[in-house]
Amino acid sequence: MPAVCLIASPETWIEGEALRQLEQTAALPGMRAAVGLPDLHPGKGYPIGAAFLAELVYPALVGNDIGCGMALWQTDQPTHKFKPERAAARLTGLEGPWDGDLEHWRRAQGLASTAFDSALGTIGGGNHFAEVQAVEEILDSDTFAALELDKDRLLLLIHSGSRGLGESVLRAVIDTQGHRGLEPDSAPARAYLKQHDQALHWADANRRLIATRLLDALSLEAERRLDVWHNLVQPVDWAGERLWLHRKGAAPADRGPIVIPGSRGTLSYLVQPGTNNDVSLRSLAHGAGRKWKRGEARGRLSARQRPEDLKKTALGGQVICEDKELLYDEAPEAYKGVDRVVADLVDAGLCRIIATLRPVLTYKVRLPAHKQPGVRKPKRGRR
DNA sequence: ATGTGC
Repeated sequence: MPAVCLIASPETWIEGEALRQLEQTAALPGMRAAVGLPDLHPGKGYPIGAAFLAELVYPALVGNDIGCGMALWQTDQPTHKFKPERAAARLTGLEGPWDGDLEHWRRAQGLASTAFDSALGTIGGGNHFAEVQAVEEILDSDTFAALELDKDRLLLLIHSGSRGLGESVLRAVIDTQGHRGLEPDSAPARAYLKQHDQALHWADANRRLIATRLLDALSLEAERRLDVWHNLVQPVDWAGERLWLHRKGAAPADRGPIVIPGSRGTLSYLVQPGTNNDVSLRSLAHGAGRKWKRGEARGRLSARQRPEDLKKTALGGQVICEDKELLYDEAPEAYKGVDRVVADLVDAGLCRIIATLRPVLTYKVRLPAHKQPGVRKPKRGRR
Protein backbone atom coordinates (compact mmCIF):
# COMPACT_ATOMS: atom_id res chain seq x y z
CA MET A 1 0.00 0.00 0.00
CA PRO A 2 1.40 3.42 -0.96
CA ALA A 3 2.00 6.26 1.46
CA VAL A 4 -1.11 7.97 2.73
CA CYS A 5 -0.51 11.53 3.81
CA LEU A 6 -2.97 13.67 5.75
CA ILE A 7 -2.37 17.41 5.76
CA ALA A 8 -4.24 18.49 8.88
CA SER A 9 -3.48 19.65 12.39
CA PRO A 10 -4.97 17.79 15.36
CA GLU A 11 -7.48 20.64 15.82
CA THR A 12 -9.00 20.08 12.40
CA TRP A 13 -12.09 17.93 12.42
CA ILE A 14 -11.71 14.92 10.13
CA GLU A 15 -14.45 12.31 10.10
CA GLY A 16 -13.39 8.69 10.65
CA GLU A 17 -15.35 7.65 7.59
CA ALA A 18 -13.31 10.05 5.45
CA LEU A 19 -10.06 8.53 6.71
CA ARG A 20 -11.36 5.03 5.99
CA GLN A 21 -12.26 6.08 2.46
CA LEU A 22 -8.83 7.64 2.02
CA GLU A 23 -7.07 4.42 3.07
CA GLN A 24 -9.36 2.18 1.04
CA THR A 25 -8.84 4.30 -2.06
CA ALA A 26 -5.07 4.35 -1.50
CA ALA A 27 -5.14 0.54 -1.55
CA LEU A 28 -6.60 0.33 -5.08
CA PRO A 29 -4.45 -1.33 -7.78
CA GLY A 30 -1.78 0.90 -9.30
CA MET A 31 -2.10 3.55 -6.60
CA ARG A 32 1.19 5.29 -5.86
CA ALA A 33 0.31 8.03 -3.38
CA ALA A 34 -2.73 9.46 -1.63
CA VAL A 35 -3.17 12.79 0.13
CA GLY A 36 -5.99 14.01 2.32
CA LEU A 37 -6.22 17.79 2.55
CA PRO A 38 -7.58 19.54 5.64
CA ASP A 39 -11.04 19.88 4.09
CA LEU A 40 -11.24 16.08 3.75
CA HIS A 41 -14.73 14.67 4.26
CA PRO A 42 -16.61 11.53 3.23
CA GLY A 43 -17.99 11.22 -0.26
CA LYS A 44 -19.93 8.53 -2.06
CA GLY A 45 -17.40 5.73 -1.73
CA TYR A 46 -14.38 8.00 -2.18
CA PRO A 47 -13.33 10.95 -0.05
CA ILE A 48 -13.64 14.58 -1.06
CA GLY A 49 -10.72 16.91 -0.43
CA ALA A 50 -8.13 14.44 -1.64
CA ALA A 51 -5.60 13.80 -4.39
CA PHE A 52 -4.44 10.44 -5.75
CA LEU A 53 -1.44 9.57 -7.91
CA ALA A 54 -1.88 6.35 -9.85
CA GLU A 55 -0.61 4.29 -12.75
CA LEU A 56 -4.21 3.87 -13.89
CA VAL A 57 -7.07 6.23 -14.71
CA TYR A 58 -9.91 6.02 -12.18
CA PRO A 59 -12.99 7.87 -13.49
CA ALA A 60 -14.90 7.17 -10.27
CA LEU A 61 -12.29 9.13 -8.31
CA VAL A 62 -12.98 12.27 -10.31
CA GLY A 63 -16.69 11.75 -9.71
CA ASN A 64 -19.67 13.07 -11.58
CA ASP A 65 -18.92 16.77 -11.47
CA ILE A 66 -15.95 16.69 -13.84
CA GLY A 67 -14.42 20.14 -14.20
CA CYS A 68 -16.05 21.64 -11.13
CA GLY A 69 -14.04 24.60 -9.97
CA MET A 70 -13.77 28.23 -8.95
CA ALA A 71 -13.66 31.32 -11.12
CA LEU A 72 -12.81 34.78 -9.78
CA TRP A 73 -13.81 37.96 -11.60
CA GLN A 74 -12.79 41.51 -10.81
CA THR A 75 -15.73 43.86 -11.35
CA ASP A 76 -15.72 47.61 -11.95
CA GLN A 77 -18.15 48.14 -9.05
CA PRO A 78 -16.78 50.25 -6.19
CA THR A 79 -17.44 48.28 -3.01
CA HIS A 80 -18.97 51.19 -1.08
CA LYS A 81 -21.55 51.87 -3.80
CA PHE A 82 -23.03 48.38 -3.90
CA LYS A 83 -26.62 47.91 -2.68
CA PRO A 84 -27.10 44.18 -1.95
CA GLU A 85 -30.90 44.40 -1.64
CA ARG A 86 -31.23 46.19 -4.96
CA ALA A 87 -28.86 43.75 -6.61
CA ALA A 88 -30.71 40.76 -5.17
CA ALA A 89 -33.95 41.98 -6.72
CA ARG A 90 -32.29 42.02 -10.13
CA LEU A 91 -30.97 38.49 -9.88
CA THR A 92 -33.81 36.33 -11.14
CA GLY A 93 -34.29 33.59 -13.68
CA LEU A 94 -30.71 32.32 -13.52
CA GLU A 95 -31.87 28.72 -13.10
CA GLY A 96 -33.38 28.48 -16.57
CA PRO A 97 -31.63 28.52 -19.94
CA TRP A 98 -29.86 31.73 -20.91
CA ASP A 99 -31.94 33.93 -23.18
CA GLY A 100 -28.97 35.05 -25.29
CA ASP A 101 -27.78 33.49 -28.54
CA LEU A 102 -26.60 30.28 -26.91
CA GLU A 103 -25.54 28.47 -30.06
CA HIS A 104 -23.45 31.37 -31.29
CA TRP A 105 -21.88 31.74 -27.84
CA ARG A 106 -21.19 28.02 -27.57
CA ARG A 107 -19.42 27.95 -30.94
CA ALA A 108 -17.37 30.99 -29.99
CA GLN A 109 -16.19 29.04 -26.93
CA GLY A 110 -15.18 26.14 -29.16
CA LEU A 111 -17.67 23.84 -27.44
CA ALA A 112 -19.31 20.96 -29.26
CA SER A 113 -23.06 20.64 -28.94
CA THR A 114 -24.25 18.14 -26.32
CA ALA A 115 -27.58 17.12 -24.85
CA PHE A 116 -26.86 19.61 -22.05
CA ASP A 117 -26.52 22.85 -24.02
CA SER A 118 -29.48 24.42 -22.26
CA ALA A 119 -27.73 23.95 -18.89
CA LEU A 120 -24.86 26.21 -19.94
CA GLY A 121 -24.84 29.24 -17.69
CA THR A 122 -26.68 27.58 -14.80
CA ILE A 123 -25.16 27.28 -11.33
CA GLY A 124 -26.79 24.03 -10.22
CA GLY A 125 -27.38 22.86 -6.65
CA GLY A 126 -25.47 21.47 -3.70
CA ASN A 127 -22.50 23.59 -2.72
CA HIS A 128 -22.46 25.54 -5.98
CA PHE A 129 -22.91 29.30 -5.80
CA ALA A 130 -22.15 32.68 -7.27
CA GLU A 131 -20.96 35.19 -4.68
CA VAL A 132 -20.27 38.90 -4.73
CA GLN A 133 -17.32 39.57 -2.44
CA ALA A 134 -15.43 42.53 -1.03
CA VAL A 135 -11.73 42.55 -0.31
CA GLU A 136 -11.39 42.32 3.47
CA GLU A 137 -7.65 42.37 4.09
CA ILE A 138 -4.55 42.28 1.90
CA LEU A 139 -1.62 40.34 3.34
CA ASP A 140 0.59 40.23 0.26
CA SER A 141 0.13 43.47 -1.63
CA ASP A 142 2.69 42.70 -4.34
CA THR A 143 1.02 39.47 -5.41
CA PHE A 144 -2.39 41.10 -5.05
CA ALA A 145 -1.35 43.90 -7.38
CA ALA A 146 0.31 41.48 -9.81
CA LEU A 147 -3.07 39.78 -10.17
CA GLU A 148 -4.48 43.15 -11.26
CA LEU A 149 -6.87 43.24 -8.34
CA ASP A 150 -8.20 46.42 -6.79
CA LYS A 151 -9.06 46.49 -3.09
CA ASP A 152 -11.97 48.88 -3.63
CA ARG A 153 -13.76 46.92 -6.35
CA LEU A 154 -16.14 44.03 -5.80
CA LEU A 155 -15.22 40.53 -6.87
CA LEU A 156 -17.44 37.78 -8.20
CA LEU A 157 -16.63 34.21 -7.24
CA ILE A 158 -18.32 31.38 -9.16
CA HIS A 159 -18.36 27.78 -7.98
CA SER A 160 -19.96 25.41 -10.47
CA GLY A 161 -19.15 22.51 -12.74
CA SER A 162 -20.28 20.49 -15.72
CA ARG A 163 -23.90 19.93 -14.57
CA GLY A 164 -25.56 16.96 -16.31
CA LEU A 165 -22.74 16.57 -18.84
CA GLY A 166 -20.12 15.36 -16.37
CA GLU A 167 -22.64 13.08 -14.76
CA SER A 168 -23.41 11.49 -18.15
CA VAL A 169 -19.70 11.03 -18.89
CA LEU A 170 -19.13 9.26 -15.58
CA ARG A 171 -22.23 7.10 -15.94
CA ALA A 172 -21.23 5.99 -19.44
CA VAL A 173 -17.82 4.72 -18.33
CA ILE A 174 -19.09 3.18 -15.07
CA ASP A 175 -21.82 1.32 -16.95
CA THR A 176 -19.26 -0.52 -19.09
CA GLN A 177 -16.12 -0.55 -16.90
CA GLY A 178 -17.41 -0.41 -13.35
CA HIS A 179 -15.18 1.35 -10.82
CA ARG A 180 -11.95 -0.30 -11.90
CA GLY A 181 -8.85 1.61 -12.92
CA LEU A 182 -8.32 1.88 -16.68
CA GLU A 183 -5.05 1.27 -18.49
CA PRO A 184 -4.20 4.76 -19.78
CA ASP A 185 -3.61 3.60 -23.35
CA SER A 186 -6.72 1.44 -23.54
CA ALA A 187 -9.72 2.35 -25.68
CA PRO A 188 -12.03 2.88 -22.67
CA ALA A 189 -9.51 5.22 -21.01
CA ARG A 190 -9.01 7.18 -24.22
CA ALA A 191 -12.74 7.51 -24.72
CA TYR A 192 -13.25 8.61 -21.13
CA LEU A 193 -10.38 11.09 -21.17
CA LYS A 194 -11.65 12.66 -24.36
CA GLN A 195 -15.09 13.21 -22.82
CA HIS A 196 -13.51 14.24 -19.50
CA ASP A 197 -11.47 16.93 -21.25
CA GLN A 198 -14.58 18.12 -23.05
CA ALA A 199 -16.38 18.34 -19.69
CA LEU A 200 -13.48 20.39 -18.26
CA HIS A 201 -13.81 22.85 -21.09
CA TRP A 202 -17.61 22.86 -20.75
CA ALA A 203 -17.39 23.57 -17.01
CA ASP A 204 -14.97 26.44 -17.58
CA ALA A 205 -17.34 27.90 -20.19
CA ASN A 206 -20.28 27.34 -17.86
CA ARG A 207 -18.65 29.44 -15.14
CA ARG A 208 -17.89 32.10 -17.73
CA LEU A 209 -21.52 32.26 -18.84
CA ILE A 210 -22.80 32.25 -15.24
CA ALA A 211 -20.57 35.26 -14.56
CA THR A 212 -21.75 36.95 -17.75
CA ARG A 213 -25.40 36.47 -16.78
CA LEU A 214 -24.92 37.87 -13.27
CA LEU A 215 -22.84 40.78 -14.48
CA ASP A 216 -25.42 41.60 -17.17
CA ALA A 217 -28.23 41.44 -14.61
CA LEU A 218 -26.31 43.83 -12.36
CA SER A 219 -25.10 46.06 -15.23
CA LEU A 220 -21.47 45.50 -14.26
CA GLU A 221 -18.31 45.02 -16.25
CA ALA A 222 -15.69 42.54 -15.10
CA GLU A 223 -12.58 40.64 -16.08
CA ARG A 224 -11.74 37.08 -15.20
CA ARG A 225 -8.70 36.77 -12.99
CA LEU A 226 -8.60 33.01 -12.49
CA ASP A 227 -10.51 29.84 -13.24
CA VAL A 228 -9.32 26.66 -11.57
CA TRP A 229 -10.67 23.10 -11.72
CA HIS A 230 -10.72 20.99 -8.55
CA ASN A 231 -12.31 17.79 -9.93
CA LEU A 232 -10.17 16.26 -12.66
CA VAL A 233 -7.56 13.69 -13.66
CA GLN A 234 -4.49 14.58 -15.69
CA PRO A 235 -1.20 12.99 -16.76
CA VAL A 236 1.79 14.27 -14.80
CA ASP A 237 5.53 13.84 -15.08
CA TRP A 238 6.46 12.47 -11.65
CA ALA A 239 10.23 12.02 -11.27
CA GLY A 240 10.46 11.17 -14.95
CA GLU A 241 7.52 8.79 -14.87
CA ARG A 242 4.16 9.40 -16.51
CA LEU A 243 1.44 8.96 -13.88
CA TRP A 244 -2.16 10.08 -13.44
CA LEU A 245 -3.01 12.70 -10.85
CA HIS A 246 -6.62 12.60 -9.65
CA ARG A 247 -8.05 15.55 -7.80
CA LYS A 248 -11.39 15.14 -6.06
CA GLY A 249 -12.23 18.39 -4.34
CA ALA A 250 -8.56 19.36 -4.42
CA ALA A 251 -7.34 22.62 -5.90
CA PRO A 252 -4.18 22.56 -7.99
CA ALA A 253 -1.05 24.07 -6.43
CA ASP A 254 0.67 24.38 -9.80
CA ARG A 255 -1.64 26.75 -11.67
CA GLY A 256 -1.07 30.03 -9.89
CA PRO A 257 -3.19 31.67 -7.20
CA ILE A 258 -6.47 30.08 -6.12
CA VAL A 259 -9.44 31.01 -3.99
CA ILE A 260 -10.28 28.73 -1.07
CA PRO A 261 -13.85 29.67 -0.23
CA GLY A 262 -15.16 29.42 3.29
CA SER A 263 -18.87 29.12 3.79
CA ARG A 264 -21.17 32.00 2.92
CA GLY A 265 -20.85 33.12 6.56
CA THR A 266 -17.07 33.30 6.68
CA LEU A 267 -14.23 34.91 4.80
CA SER A 268 -12.71 33.24 1.74
CA TYR A 269 -8.98 33.11 1.11
CA LEU A 270 -7.01 34.09 -1.96
CA VAL A 271 -3.77 32.16 -1.66
CA GLN A 272 -0.48 31.76 -3.49
CA PRO A 273 0.65 28.12 -3.65
CA GLY A 274 4.26 27.38 -2.79
CA THR A 275 6.78 26.30 -5.40
CA ASN A 276 7.29 22.70 -4.29
CA ASN A 277 4.07 21.05 -3.23
CA ASP A 278 4.88 17.46 -4.20
CA VAL A 279 4.20 16.38 -0.61
CA SER A 280 0.52 17.27 -1.13
CA LEU A 281 0.51 15.96 -4.72
CA ARG A 282 0.65 19.56 -5.96
CA SER A 283 -2.75 20.17 -4.41
CA LEU A 284 -4.49 22.36 -1.84
CA ALA A 285 -7.86 22.32 -0.09
CA HIS A 286 -10.74 23.39 -2.33
CA GLY A 287 -12.85 24.88 0.44
CA ALA A 288 -13.71 24.57 4.10
CA GLY A 289 -15.07 21.05 3.70
CA ARG A 290 -18.35 19.75 5.05
CA LYS A 291 -18.58 18.99 8.75
CA TRP A 292 -22.17 17.71 8.61
CA LYS A 293 -23.56 15.36 5.99
CA ARG A 294 -26.10 16.64 3.52
CA GLY A 295 -29.59 16.38 4.97
CA GLU A 296 -28.27 16.56 8.53
CA ALA A 297 -28.19 20.32 8.99
CA ARG A 298 -31.94 20.99 9.04
CA GLY A 299 -32.49 18.73 12.04
CA ARG A 300 -29.58 20.27 13.91
CA LEU A 301 -30.40 23.90 13.19
CA SER A 302 -34.14 24.30 12.71
CA ALA A 303 -34.83 24.67 16.45
CA ARG A 304 -32.63 27.75 16.72
CA GLN A 305 -32.72 29.19 13.21
CA ARG A 306 -35.68 29.79 10.91
CA PRO A 307 -35.14 29.77 7.16
CA GLU A 308 -35.40 33.56 7.14
CA ASP A 309 -32.61 33.81 9.72
CA LEU A 310 -30.31 31.91 7.39
CA LYS A 311 -30.63 34.54 4.67
CA LYS A 312 -28.46 36.97 6.64
CA THR A 313 -25.01 35.81 7.66
CA ALA A 314 -22.77 36.59 10.63
CA LEU A 315 -20.63 38.82 8.41
CA GLY A 316 -23.66 40.78 7.25
CA GLY A 317 -23.91 39.12 3.85
CA GLN A 318 -27.19 38.41 2.13
CA VAL A 319 -28.19 34.98 0.80
CA ILE A 320 -30.49 34.28 -2.13
CA CYS A 321 -31.81 30.77 -1.62
CA GLU A 322 -35.46 29.87 -1.74
CA ASP A 323 -34.92 26.14 -1.30
CA LYS A 324 -35.32 25.52 2.45
CA GLU A 325 -33.46 22.22 2.58
CA LEU A 326 -30.53 23.73 0.69
CA LEU A 327 -30.61 26.81 2.91
CA TYR A 328 -29.96 24.55 5.92
CA ASP A 329 -27.60 22.15 4.13
CA GLU A 330 -25.32 25.00 3.13
CA ALA A 331 -25.50 26.86 6.44
CA PRO A 332 -22.09 28.00 7.70
CA GLU A 333 -22.51 25.64 10.67
CA ALA A 334 -22.47 22.67 8.27
CA TYR A 335 -18.88 23.47 7.31
CA LYS A 336 -15.53 23.26 9.05
CA GLY A 337 -13.83 26.52 9.91
CA VAL A 338 -11.99 27.70 6.83
CA ASP A 339 -9.54 29.68 8.96
CA ARG A 340 -8.23 26.44 10.48
CA VAL A 341 -8.18 24.67 7.10
CA VAL A 342 -6.12 27.43 5.50
CA ALA A 343 -3.86 27.69 8.57
CA ASP A 344 -3.11 23.97 8.19
CA LEU A 345 -1.99 24.56 4.61
CA VAL A 346 0.11 27.57 5.57
CA ASP A 347 1.65 25.71 8.52
CA ALA A 348 2.54 22.84 6.20
CA GLY A 349 4.38 25.33 3.99
CA LEU A 350 2.03 24.74 1.06
CA CYS A 351 0.79 28.29 0.45
CA ARG A 352 0.68 31.83 1.74
CA ILE A 353 -2.32 34.12 2.04
CA ILE A 354 -2.60 36.94 -0.48
CA ALA A 355 -5.89 38.38 0.77
CA THR A 356 -9.12 37.56 2.53
CA LEU A 357 -12.49 38.15 0.90
CA ARG A 358 -15.81 38.97 2.57
CA PRO A 359 -19.12 37.62 1.24
CA VAL A 360 -21.59 40.37 0.38
CA LEU A 361 -24.28 38.59 -1.65
CA THR A 362 -24.47 34.83 -2.15
CA TYR A 363 -26.68 33.48 -4.93
CA LYS A 364 -27.71 29.85 -4.50
CA VAL A 365 -31.06 29.21 -6.14
CA ARG A 366 -34.43 30.83 -6.76
CA LEU A 367 -37.42 28.58 -6.33
CA PRO A 368 -37.75 26.33 -9.40
CA ALA A 369 -40.95 27.00 -11.35
CA HIS A 370 -42.51 23.66 -10.42
CA LYS A 371 -42.00 24.39 -6.72
CA GLN A 372 -43.53 27.83 -6.81
CA PRO A 373 -46.87 28.12 -4.98
CA GLY A 374 -49.79 27.68 -7.37
CA VAL A 375 -47.65 26.32 -10.19
CA ARG A 376 -48.17 22.70 -11.11
CA LYS A 377 -46.23 20.45 -13.35
CA PRO A 378 -48.19 19.67 -16.51
CA LYS A 379 -49.39 16.08 -16.62
CA ARG A 380 -47.54 13.97 -19.10
CA GLY A 381 -48.89 11.36 -21.49
CA ARG A 382 -52.32 12.99 -21.82
CA ARG A 383 -53.70 15.27 -24.43
C1' DA B 1 -23.09 16.23 -7.67
C1' DT B 2 -27.56 15.11 -11.01
C1' DG B 3 -33.36 17.19 -16.44
C1' DT B 4 -32.54 13.85 -9.00
C1' DG B 5 -38.54 10.29 -9.45
C1' DC B 6 -43.74 8.60 -9.36
